[in-house]
This record gives sequence, C-alpha cells and structure tokens, in this order.
Amino acid sequence: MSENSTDIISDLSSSQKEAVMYNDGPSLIIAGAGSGKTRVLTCKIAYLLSMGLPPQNIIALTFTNKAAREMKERIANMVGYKIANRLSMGTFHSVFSRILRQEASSLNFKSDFVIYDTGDSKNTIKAIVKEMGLDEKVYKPSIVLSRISFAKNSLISAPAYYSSKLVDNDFFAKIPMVKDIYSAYVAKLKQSSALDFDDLLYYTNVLFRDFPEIKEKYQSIFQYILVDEYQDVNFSQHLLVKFLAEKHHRVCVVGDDAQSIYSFRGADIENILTFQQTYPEARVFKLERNYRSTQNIVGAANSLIAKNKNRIKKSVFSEKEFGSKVSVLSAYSDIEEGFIIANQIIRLKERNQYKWSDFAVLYRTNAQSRLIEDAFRKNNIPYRIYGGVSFYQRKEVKDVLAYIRLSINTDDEEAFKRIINFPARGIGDTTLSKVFVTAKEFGSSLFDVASNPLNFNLSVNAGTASKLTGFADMIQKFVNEVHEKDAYEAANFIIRNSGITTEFQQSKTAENISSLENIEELLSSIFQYCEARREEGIETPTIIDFLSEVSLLTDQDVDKSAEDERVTLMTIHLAKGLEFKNILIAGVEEELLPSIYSTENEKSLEEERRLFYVAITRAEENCFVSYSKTRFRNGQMKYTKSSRFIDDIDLEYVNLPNDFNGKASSIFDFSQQKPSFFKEKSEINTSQVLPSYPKKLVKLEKANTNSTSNQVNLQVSVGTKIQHERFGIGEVTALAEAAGDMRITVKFENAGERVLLLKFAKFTIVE
DNA sequence: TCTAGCTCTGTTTTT
DNA sequence: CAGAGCTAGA
Repeated sequence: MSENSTDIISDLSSSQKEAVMYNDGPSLIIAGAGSGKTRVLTCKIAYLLSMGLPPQNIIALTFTNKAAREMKERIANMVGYKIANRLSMGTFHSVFSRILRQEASSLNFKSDFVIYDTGDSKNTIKAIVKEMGLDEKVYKPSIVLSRISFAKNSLISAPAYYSSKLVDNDFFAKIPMVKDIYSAYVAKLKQSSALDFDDLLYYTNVLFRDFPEIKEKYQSIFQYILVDEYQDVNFSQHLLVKFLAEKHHRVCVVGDDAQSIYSFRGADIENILTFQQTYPEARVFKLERNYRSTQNIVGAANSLIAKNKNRIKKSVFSEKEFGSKVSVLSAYSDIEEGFIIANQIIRLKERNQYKWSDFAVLYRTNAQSRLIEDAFRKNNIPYRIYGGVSFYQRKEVKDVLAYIRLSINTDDEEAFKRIINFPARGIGDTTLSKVFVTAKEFGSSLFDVASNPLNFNLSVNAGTASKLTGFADMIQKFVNEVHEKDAYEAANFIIRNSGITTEFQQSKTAENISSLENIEELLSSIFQYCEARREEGIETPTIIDFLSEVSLLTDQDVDKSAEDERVTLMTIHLAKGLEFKNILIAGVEEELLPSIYSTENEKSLEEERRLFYVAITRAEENCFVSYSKTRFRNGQMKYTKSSRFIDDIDLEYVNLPNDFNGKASSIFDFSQQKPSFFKEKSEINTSQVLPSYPKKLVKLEKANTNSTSNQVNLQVSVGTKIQHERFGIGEVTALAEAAGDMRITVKFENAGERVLLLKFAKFTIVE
C-alpha cells in the first residue's frame, strides 16, 4: 500500500503541490471554500511519512472528531492503517485530554478525572449561585459560564480574574459577583475531580508553562504540527500550538478567514490574520480554485463576502460550468416555506434524477427544523436531522453515563445528584440538602456521606440512612466492576443492576420504549468501542477509557450510515466542511440570519455574513435561498423581512422572486424575471398546510428508524452476505456464542474484518 | 415524596 | 410555543 512521494502529489494542482511540499518552516495555507483543503492536509501528512518522518512524530489537530476520523481514513488509504493509527490525530480537546491524563500527577489531578459537559457546568454554577444566595435570574448559568469560559480561554485564572479588567465588565453588566462564582466553580470542579471543556486546554497550557521538561518532552515527540480550521482557534489553543512549535517551528496551519463562524466559542479570527507576525519567516500559500461549486455559486458567494471589511484578500474562482443562478424563494408564512422547500426538492429530484441524499436544508437555529420536518413528512420525503437533541444529551443516556461516571469517580457531584434518586429510591430534597450541608462541613464528597451517614452524624432516621447506604453499596459494587471487567461487561452490569431498565420497562409507553432502545444503542456503541480497541491490540478496553472518549463526542460523531438515502437537515454551523449537490437555505430573514443579537456591532454582523457564505458554498450545483414574510416566534406571529444579505449578492448571480421586498427590488427590472414562483405555490395543496401530527413523533423519529435486525438473526450463518449500516457489504466468516448472544465475524469489502454482536449489529441480509 | 397542572419567561450557533 | 419552576393535593 505504501506510496512514494511522487505518487502522492501527482494528482495535485501546482499550488496544492507547493503547499504540500514546503515543510522546512512554518506555513499558513489559506484555503478557500471547496479548494481541496482536506486533500492538501492528508497529502501533506502522507508526504511527510514518505520522506521518512515517523508517524508518532506527527500531530494533527482538528475541531471535530469527524474531521479527524475522515482524515485518518484517507491517510490510511494511502499508507495503510498500521501507520495511520500511530499518528497523533484528533481534536484539540481529545489530544490534550490524553496528555493531561498522562501527566495528571504533575498538576495534582487524578488521572481518571471526569469531563463535565456544558450541562454539568451549568448545573454546578446554578448550585453555587443558589448557595451564595444570589438572584438566579440575574446570575443565569449560561451567562456566568460564558464569562468563566472566556476567562479560561484567555488564560485568566480565578485569582487573576479579580485584578483583570473583566471585573469592570461584570460591574457594568451588573453581575459583579462573577469573580466569586468563578472561584467557587473552580473549587467545586476540583472537589468533583472534574475538568470542563475549557479546562482541557487551560490546564495543558499551565502544564507547558510550569513544567518546562514536560513541554520539551512533547516538543520532541511532536516534530511536525498540523492544524485544521485555524480560523476557529481561540487564544488558549493558539498558545498551545505555539508552545509545541516553539523549538522547531515546523507547523502548518490551514484555514479560511471567510469561514470563521465560532467566535461565540472564543474563536478569534485575529489568530489567523496575525499568523505571520507570530512566525515572521512563515510562508503563505493560497488555494483559490474552487473545485466544488459552479461559477454562479462561487460568484454569488464572492460578491456576498466582499461586503466584509475584515478579511484576507483572495480571489476564489471556479472553472466548472456556469450552472444555475442562486434562486431566492419567498413564502407567506413559515409553514408555507417548509412546503415550498419540500416541493422544490421533489421537482428538482424528478427533473435531474437526483437522490434524496443530494439535498441538504440548512438553517440558522435548530428550532426552524420542525416546520420543515412537518412538510417533509406530509410529502413523504425521507430526512435525517443532525444536531438538536443529541444522542448523548438524551435523558436516559445521560442517566446511564452518570452511573458509569460515579462508578469511575465517586467524587463526581453532578453525576451523584443526577442519579441519587433516579430511579426513585425515596431519597428526596430534604435528605439531599442535609447530605450537601454535611459534605461541605466535613469537606467530604457527597458519596462518602451517603456511604456512611452515621459517621457523619447525618440527622436522618434509620430508614433514610439505609436508603442512602443501599445506594452507596450498589455503586460500590459497580466500582469493582469498572476496574475488573472490560467496558462492555461493566456497562452491561451497571445498566442491568442500577434499576434503570426496570424503570423504563414498567409501562410500555412509546417514550419508554424509545428510552430503552437508546440505552441498548449506547451499550452497542460501547461494544463497538471495545472491538475497535481490540483491533488496535488493547486486550481489555475499560469503561474508563470509553468514558474519557465519549465525553468529547457530539452527535455528529454518532455513526450514521453514509449511503443512507435521506435529505439532510442541519444548522449552518454543522454543515461547515460538508458539501451537497443541492443546498436550500431556510429562513434567510432579518433577525434570524443575521440573528437579532448580532445586528448591533459590525464585527458580529460580519460573522453572520460569513455564516451565510459558508451556507452558500456548501452547494455544488444548485443553491436556493428562502425567506418567509411572517413567522411564529415566541408563540406570536411576527412580520419579517428578507435578509440584508440577499441584497449583498450581485444581481448577476441571483434570481429574485417577483414580490421581492428587499433593497434590490427597487432597482430590479421585473421584465427579466421568470414567473416561476407563483407556479410553485399553486402546486401546494393548502388543505394540507396545517401540521396535525402529534408532537411526540419528532422525538420518536430516531427510535422508529432504527433498523434492528433481530428478526433476521436466525438466518445468519457462515457465508451469509450482509449489508451493514456502517461498514457496507461483507460476508460472515465465523459464528460464536457470547454471553447470551451470538458473536459474528464479518469480512467487509471496504472496512476490513470486524467482530459484531448479533443483538446490536445493524444490517440486512443480502443473499 | 411525588406528580399533575399551573404560571412565567425567554429566545443562536457548539468543541 | 416550549421548557422550567412552582404549588397544591395525594
């Protein structure tokens, strides 16, 4: 499989080649939308390998697990899995969390610290605010957390916060106590042996700053550093890259300032704009040819982004055909908008023989998806929603994970609070607050108090005390499992013995069934995790390892079958990095895109414009932009206006509807306009417009589409050909009994040999 | 201690 | 409109 360096670069354009081959010093690759950025990155890594750099000396940092996985996959195709698996490749958060676990003792951490997600962090803050007797309406967890997060990403510690200018900001915002909440929050996380997302970066910075010998160790391991999506790094991440590159300066960052859309998470476009100041000897490469989209789409996007002042000048161009203009569609109501989008998709699909999966509908806010879903269901359009309530955010999944978390780390207060009385054990608020007070008084964990209420003089009656110890004893049993068994067995034990499944089995409501299925799905993913680790030579992958990874996963990372024939629905943010033949952007209205919160200052307005730019540039062939004249918001119908961003697009690239009410309409020659729009509307059966589906259906969608293959299990034998949801076509090569289930070995055409648990594996029999 | 039903309120994007 | 928080009653 190994290729030599000339093979690797033979298919690249000359500017891509240049960027790939320059590796003597720092480089900045400005990669326009659709310019083959990932290709350059993967080829560069393969090229470095072919020049003799060992894989373990290369580190590649991305923002999503998905991006990392895809890149690894592509590199594996060039150099083989053995080598690709030894690359240090992953998100900032995952790579640095691994380093922190490794070096935990230096920082006085336990190496099996838990990672708090945003929800855990908010709950912690909420509890602190309550405890401090502050007004919960003024000190809202989301606001306080974003302040703390900003501080951490700027590397301002809790003590340093008191003398920073952030205190003044808080004072003017009438939330002067944030500084004290920050201190209490840090203490609370310490007490819980927990790190939040920002801590993973923050403490790695502390580690490199305070322990030069550790820094040097990693500097010499990571001899070449690559960073994807550099426009999205925050100060903390920027500094980490700088630390690692300090010695050898062999760092290559790739990004597009025009696609910076994560400033709300601390991303600072300045980091890419000033890269050359950080590394004066840096070489800059620009990839300006767009291989993805038609000339009209590129033209429309260019004319839009040209309205932004703060950007690196570049001229993205396409040499594909002109294609169709960007079409603007207007609707009278948000409900109708959904139907117009549905109709547009149906028509285009029939006319051009597209597949459902050639379409994606993008929107600014998750809430917009509902009406589009309604329209899709009425028109029998299969779809898949990404984002929204993510799998790992579902209550039952979080509950199970909380049991696992507490079993790994009994200090974890958020996990404790979550499950102490779920399923109900008669331990209510009264008892719980007594436990809180006592724990605080003794400086012990909640779990310690619950384990031995009498020793702590907890003022509860004997019945309550035995309820507490009953819970603690159960967890103690889990603790043993967690350290002795592999991840799947431990998780299975915990799930069966925690009472969670019994709780959901009590009544067979649709919700309970869905919950049970999600728990099974989680268990299945734990099993698959074990198998993947075994392939890498780890004999007993523990649940501790699993948890450390799963905490950093998001819904995008839940494997979905690639060849799935469905329309994609997602937010524009989620769509970054993806491409579809046809893109439909919904709700392109004032106060939605740009959002109502971003119209006040130029900086955030420019970010919203970049967001629209990202949306348009996802399209390969056709791009539709829709807006509605009225929209339900907060339960009230509001009149809305088309977005100013539509006006930003040059008229030569766009088709506006006859009734367009934006600025452009006044200078637009209506005689040029095709009367296409009214035809569409007449196709809509208005009697169907009102959505009448029960709301629950939305939530159950996932459960209903799960293709559990239990019915066909009995027919599987050696030689059976199957079509797996993720791995594609494969042939069964072996069967074996395994803990009340069958374990099958399957040789896949494209995914190698894999062991699957029959109960969980999602496949259909081909022959 | 639990739950059903009421009122209130707030609205973005997510590693 | 939907989710959170609160209250009354079981």
